[in-house]
Amino acid sequence: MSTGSTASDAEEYETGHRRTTIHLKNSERKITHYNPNQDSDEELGNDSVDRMIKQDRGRISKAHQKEARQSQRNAANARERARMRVLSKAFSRLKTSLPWVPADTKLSKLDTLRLASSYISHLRQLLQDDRFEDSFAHPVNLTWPFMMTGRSEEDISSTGRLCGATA
DNA sequence: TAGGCCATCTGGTCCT
DNA sequence: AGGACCAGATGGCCTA
Repeated sequence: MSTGSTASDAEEYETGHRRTTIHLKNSERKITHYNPNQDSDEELGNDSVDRMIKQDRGRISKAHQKEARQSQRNAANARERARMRVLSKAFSRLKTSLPWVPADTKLSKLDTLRLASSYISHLRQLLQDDRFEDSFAHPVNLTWPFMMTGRSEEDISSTGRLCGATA
């Protein structure tokens, strides 16, 4: 949430393209600094002129290719940013769907996944124990900050950090 | 100040 | 060919 998550898309796009802008400017500089009329025909033979024209075209088309590649890259970057935004929103939604997590709690994505996994395990356990009638009761073994009991060693080790550390 | 977390960029790979 | 997805790299922000 530090750089762009709260900014508008336009702002994100702009800030995210600082480097790209520099690259584009560099390529533009190459093009604008190039002057096809720099040398006169009189000083060069026709072959040389032809060669230079071919080189010019090559340089220009290369510049265009580079520009095209760059704009494709920019588009891909924008798509990637959008994709990651969707992912982040999904994490946020998942976090809000976790009960007993205060809304203003700062939860990393990893923590969110671990807690969601724990919560699913908890629900499964409820189903197995056929304790539907108690489903609205606050489960004593799942309380903030997530001191959970009756869990596997792996679960405990993976979420041990959460016990009071992340809040 | 080190470490954790995150957003972004980037190149590679796979799919349509 | 173009887009989606992925993983590594990088830099910024925050906290202990």
